[in-house]
Amino acid sequence: MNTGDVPATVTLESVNSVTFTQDTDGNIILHCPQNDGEDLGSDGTTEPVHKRLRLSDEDGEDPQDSTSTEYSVVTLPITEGDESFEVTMTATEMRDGELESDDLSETTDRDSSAQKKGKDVSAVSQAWFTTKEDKDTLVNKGHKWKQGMWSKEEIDLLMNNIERYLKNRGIRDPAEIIFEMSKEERKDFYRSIACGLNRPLFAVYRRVLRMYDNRNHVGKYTDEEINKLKELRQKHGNDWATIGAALGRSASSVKDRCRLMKDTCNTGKWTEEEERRLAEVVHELTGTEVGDVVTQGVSWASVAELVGTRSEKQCRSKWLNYLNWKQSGGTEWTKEDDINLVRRIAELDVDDENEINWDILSGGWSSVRSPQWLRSKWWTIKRQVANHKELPFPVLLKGLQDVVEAPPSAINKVVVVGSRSANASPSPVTALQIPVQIPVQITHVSSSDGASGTSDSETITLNSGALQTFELLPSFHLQPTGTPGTYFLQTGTNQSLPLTLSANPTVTLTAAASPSSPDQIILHSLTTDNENVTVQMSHPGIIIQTVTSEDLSDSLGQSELEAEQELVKEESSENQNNSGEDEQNEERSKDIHEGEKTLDSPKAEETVESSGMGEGAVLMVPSPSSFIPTNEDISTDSVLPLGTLTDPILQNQEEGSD
DNA sequence: ACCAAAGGTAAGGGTAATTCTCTTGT
DNA sequence: TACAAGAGAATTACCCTTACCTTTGG
Repeated sequence: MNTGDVPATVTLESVNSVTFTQDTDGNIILHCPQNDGEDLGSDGTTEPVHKRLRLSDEDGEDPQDSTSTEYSVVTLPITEGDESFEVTMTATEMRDGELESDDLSETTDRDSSAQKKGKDVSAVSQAWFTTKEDKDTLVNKGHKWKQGMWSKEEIDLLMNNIERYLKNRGIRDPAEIIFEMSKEERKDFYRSIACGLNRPLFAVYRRVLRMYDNRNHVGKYTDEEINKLKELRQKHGNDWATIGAALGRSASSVKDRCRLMKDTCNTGKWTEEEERRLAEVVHELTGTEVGDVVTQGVSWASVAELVGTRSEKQCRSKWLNYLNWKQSGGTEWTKEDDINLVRRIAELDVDDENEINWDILSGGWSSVRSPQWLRSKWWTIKRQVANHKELPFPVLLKGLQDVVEAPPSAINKVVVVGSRSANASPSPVTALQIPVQIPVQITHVSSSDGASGTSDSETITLNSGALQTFELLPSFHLQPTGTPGTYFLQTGTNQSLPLTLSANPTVTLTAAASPSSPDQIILHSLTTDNENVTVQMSHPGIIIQTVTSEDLSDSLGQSELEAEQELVKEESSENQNNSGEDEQNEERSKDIHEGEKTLDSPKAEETVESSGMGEGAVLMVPSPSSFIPTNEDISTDSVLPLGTLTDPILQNQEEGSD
């Protein structure tokens, strides 16, 4: 995050009434009345009245330990002469009597100071602990012990901790510490970065190793690799480190891959004989009888050994997802069960999905094949929501209740909170949207271009006045196409979309993919004399815009919208399509991993200058979060760094889901 | 030599996502 | 009969915990 070079901490004065909203990344957006921005725009533009705040909850998991909360607000100037700025808000929980301001960005030696103060340093995160007893002892003492999959918040915190550690020591690459330094040199590394995480050190250690091991996340094994792996296995046995090194894979990766290949393994459909043998073996090893529900305490390695023709994974999967249920007289799963599942989960009234006890939930439910299976069923339901990953659990759950309980005809249509468009075509994607506002600024620069996009056509109906739905797009750039006023919208995922800019008297950005593509994007903005600035992003059924304008529906003239729609159509026909799906996907997953690994991502708020944008409009998007690097085939010089917008929906669609 | 802590490995249970295959509808 | 779409089964890359081993430093 961009909290590094903060010159000073300032106090936020409230300006009349301010409103906070929170986006899906946990960033807080501050909205305040536009009454103090009169002389801000030197080039005749209006400063957006939204400031992005990052709420960094340092000890959020343990609120009972603190007695008060203090928020400090930090402003981050972006560039000289540019009035827009980013605001970083750090929430610091204070203990009794502690009034010392602890600004996250002003770290001198925060790691140690945090430790001295006893802040963030739970007993759990500061010891290696490897036994169950250790865990039980600490849990009994009231310590929090987190385990299971790491949440996004935890990963963010970990990354922040690492970044801070690096900054304090002037180290660029965490891999230096992890893989090159001696134990002595990195002495306090793991302790420091474990601060605030209620996980034992070894868990943090594992996680970090995996994250920065570039032999991890290599992807699917090729046939060649498999063959080589078999050879190496013969030669080196279970020396995974050696095998991995020879193969350019991590030790755990080759170990895991070997688990899947057994010389005697069958693939495909199970024969009746195999099923019979599996059941026999499971019951024998667990001391149970046919008809008993057995979902736990099975040694699958032993089972596989005895079954002979299947791997442990295959055995486990077959048993938990089918055979046990079949044998114990289970019934078929129905649509009503879908509804029931969502309902029952809602009744649990938990804040976090991890708190769901699937064993209990699946108890006495004849159509549930196993707790594990039920969980995967939940996943299937959940994934009907395109942006489920971005939604807070309660919101997702509420939305799912609506979706699941809706009449069949309503399903498979776009489900959008704050939706638009009476005539938007139904999409196969069910997308739940929570209203999120993002600060998007269009700075109107004098233009020599004539206005474009004037004609008539279909009508887009906007929801009147009320807050529209906001989504964040993947990081993107404007790339000049050679045609004056036309740019490519270049996303971080090798997606080029033609973009037309015109700036007089309004700014209109229009982008569209091929007519048939569901990825059609309309980027539309209208600005009139220092007044309202609106960026409107229309992905099927999705609108992105700032909420500067209170009278949105009034200011957006019908004709302008119509014109835009027409433009999109026209451009669509001459649209180019780039690389194939697979290639894109590969690139994408690479990006995702890069994003996870790269700490010092380019700052979003670089100055926008020259590079073909001298005329037209400048789109600026202050954003603190991860910046996905562009593709090599785009010259960086000609690319305008506009900032990072990540659109969960777009991402989901790009990922090819649903 | 001993001990404790830190660092590291192997095994194995598990998750999340993709790919394959079968079924159903047109 | 051919095809498409959807659902469910199978597969797999990766994740996490546990138990145990090794190294290091006092």
